[in-house]
Amino acid sequence: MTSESSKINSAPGPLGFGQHDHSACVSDGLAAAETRCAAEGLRFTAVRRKVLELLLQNHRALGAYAILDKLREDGFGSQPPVAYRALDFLVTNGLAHKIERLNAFIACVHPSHSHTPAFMICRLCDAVAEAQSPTVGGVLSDAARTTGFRIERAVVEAEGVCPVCEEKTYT
Amino acid sequence: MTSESSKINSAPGPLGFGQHDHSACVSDGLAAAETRCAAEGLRFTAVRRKVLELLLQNHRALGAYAILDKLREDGFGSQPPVAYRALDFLVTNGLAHKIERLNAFIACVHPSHSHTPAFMICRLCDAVAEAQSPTVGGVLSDAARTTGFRIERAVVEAEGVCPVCEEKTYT
DNA sequence: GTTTCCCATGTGATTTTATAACATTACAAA
DNA sequence: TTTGTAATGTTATAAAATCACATGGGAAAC
Repeated sequence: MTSESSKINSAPGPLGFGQHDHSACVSDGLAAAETRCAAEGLRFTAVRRKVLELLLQNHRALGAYAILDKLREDGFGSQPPVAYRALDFLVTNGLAHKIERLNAFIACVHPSHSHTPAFMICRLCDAVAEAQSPTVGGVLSDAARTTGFRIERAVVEAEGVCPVCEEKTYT
Repeated sequence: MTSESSKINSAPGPLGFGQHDHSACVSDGLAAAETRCAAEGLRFTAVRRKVLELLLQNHRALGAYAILDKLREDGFGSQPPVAYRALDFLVTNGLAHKIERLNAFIACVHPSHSHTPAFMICRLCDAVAEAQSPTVGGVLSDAARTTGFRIERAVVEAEGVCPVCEEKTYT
């Protein structure tokens, strides 16, 4: 609603480290998840929906306990398993990813197809961008084949400095 | 209490999932570290040496507390910071890696040159093999360049089933 | 050779992250 | 409606990591 053109500077957080029209992210993301779950017979329950919404709103990695706090405020259960179970559902079904480096979670940018996610994590502000890593899987497959290892999933986590923080450093 | 409990703790374990002459690993690894530290003016102290030795002996990811248990047995300090500090030193100086997926640490297979490590982690037995990932860095660099992100280091963690466990599954 | 400083180590306490175990509730299908 | 299964809620605890501060040891300055 109020799709007042480009509220581009409200700083909801980075997606690909660039400013973007954030207003549609949440609703689009939720709608996509809804569709996916319906199609696959998954139960997109209230808690799960709420957690995904929180992740989409933030566009950055959130810790389980940060999420739990918000859930509590909204009248959901207030104990860790509540958050962890919802997160587990989202991760298992490709709607979110866990950033191991941060022990935190982030909504998937393109949940529609399975992929090997690659993250760029800013060590200064903890912003996270998800990149496509089309060939990484291939490269790894080669290594795996020679050793007889069967890869089921893989993640790439790169640590460095995002453009925003880089800018700040020099000004 | 002090656990011999963890499954991560037993057996010499795999390197590249294959059998190999394990006897030289520890001494060679320690010698290499010794040389490196001397060359760079780093202090390769008793605790640090011991921790690297433990990692080399096991050839698999060890948790900080498993390491701490062994340190205690050997008369070193018995509080978590003792282990974490030594591990931090080893990781910072490229002598070991942290496997984020497992919250555990493993000796680096080729500490001589900087690299983007790629790990294959067996979800059944927690064995870990370190692969070379020469091109992964390149692939990521492309993605990074387009977004203006400056990568300082990156890791690849693949989860799956190692040949040994694969074998067991079918027999 | 002693002093000085810095780095490393030792220790207790605490914080943060995650799971175990079990009771209760909601839901869909028989 | 019954029944089985999946999801939720809650208590408790485990596992991983860090904080804060005291102590010690070695290299270099004096």
